[in-house]
Amino acid sequence: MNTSMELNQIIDTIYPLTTTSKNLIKESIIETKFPKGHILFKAHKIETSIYFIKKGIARAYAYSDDNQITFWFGKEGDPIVSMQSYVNNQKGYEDVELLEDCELYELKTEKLQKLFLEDIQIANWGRKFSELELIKSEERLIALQFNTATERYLALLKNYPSIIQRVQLSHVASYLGITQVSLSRIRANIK
Amino acid sequence: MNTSMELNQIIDTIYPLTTTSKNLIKESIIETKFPKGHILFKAHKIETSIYFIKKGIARAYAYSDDNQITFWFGKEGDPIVSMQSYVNNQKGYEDVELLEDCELYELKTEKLQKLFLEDIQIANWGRKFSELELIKSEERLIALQFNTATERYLALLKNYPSIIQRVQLSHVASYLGITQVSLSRIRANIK
DNA sequence: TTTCTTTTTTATCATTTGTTAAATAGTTTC
DNA sequence: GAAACTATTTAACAAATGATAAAAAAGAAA
Repeated sequence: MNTSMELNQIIDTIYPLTTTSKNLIKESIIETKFPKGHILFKAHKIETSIYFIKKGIARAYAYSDDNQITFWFGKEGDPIVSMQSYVNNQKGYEDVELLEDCELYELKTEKLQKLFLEDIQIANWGRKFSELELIKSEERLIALQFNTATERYLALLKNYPSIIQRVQLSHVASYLGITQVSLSRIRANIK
Repeated sequence: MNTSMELNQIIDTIYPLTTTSKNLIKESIIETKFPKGHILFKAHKIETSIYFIKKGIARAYAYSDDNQITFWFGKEGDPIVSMQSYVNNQKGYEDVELLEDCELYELKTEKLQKLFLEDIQIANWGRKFSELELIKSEERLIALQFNTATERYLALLKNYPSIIQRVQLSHVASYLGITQVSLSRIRANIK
């Protein structure tokens, strides 16, 4: 269960590359491990790496007044990126916390940016990477705007059952855009 | 007021290109005009072009039961893209309607895809294009999840006053994720 | 096990938003 | 300008969600 995700598969799933180009990316990647609870990204800081999750799960959250609101979950195979840092080299507004002991692939943004300018295949790999993230972001946006909280919960249950099994409901609630009390009520009404 | 946006500026704002690469893009672009009310994109259809707005505004909407929900507005300088078509060559779920008489720059997706594979600068331009769209999408997502309807209305008023001046409030309401009646109440409470 | 701590649920009441219908305001057409 | 049509606001009540507090359940530590 929750099998780990190999680097080759992660890279190829985004955009298939020739061996040469793939090796250029792989040479820039190192494996790291962090324990549950580790804060991988700090808000109001320019992050210099992006990661891919080999094993484990993580969440991104920001503060609204005093309470944390989770707006992203990542699991095996997913990228962890502070978009403001990655795209604009600016400070992000989110913390990223590891919710389990994690094994990660780390890639320095600066190295990747250099590869983008040198290798057209890698430039297209980077293009595809953002396009796929964009599709995911749009889907979440539509779900938030079109569906009720109950519908969003049921969709999460169906599409990402592992999240609900592995993550605190308080995080799930804020991810769904509701309070934990409201999520409890929804869960009670469904059974 | 609402001055038109020139092609050079639109292209350069995304990612500065050499004259040669820019000309390759420009050679693939044609100008078109459509009247107010024209449906530029049809839902459940693979779109073969992307557009940039030279002059005018547009909205993207989809149906939830019987009612249209607007989830995107575009104005001078903005791109009009059916992401599912552009990224995955699949059918989209949205209609795009022109809300004013519009002048558009049209770019065939197929031509652009070819350029991505031939010109590394254009590949990086395409990468940057998606990255910038991704940042916008994330910002909207955060706004929907973190802010109340009133806050979202005030933010729209501040950041995109032209939208509220030029667009029906029923479209603005669904864009904000609320009913038109609710938006009316919010407007009444603010004054 | 027992205790302590954290997470989740339940209960109560306040606030916000939805729904439906009617009234008002604004546009267009003749 | 009057009539017809469309867009926006207001009103009244229903439903959903928020806030706070307390109880119950689940997990972690001694």
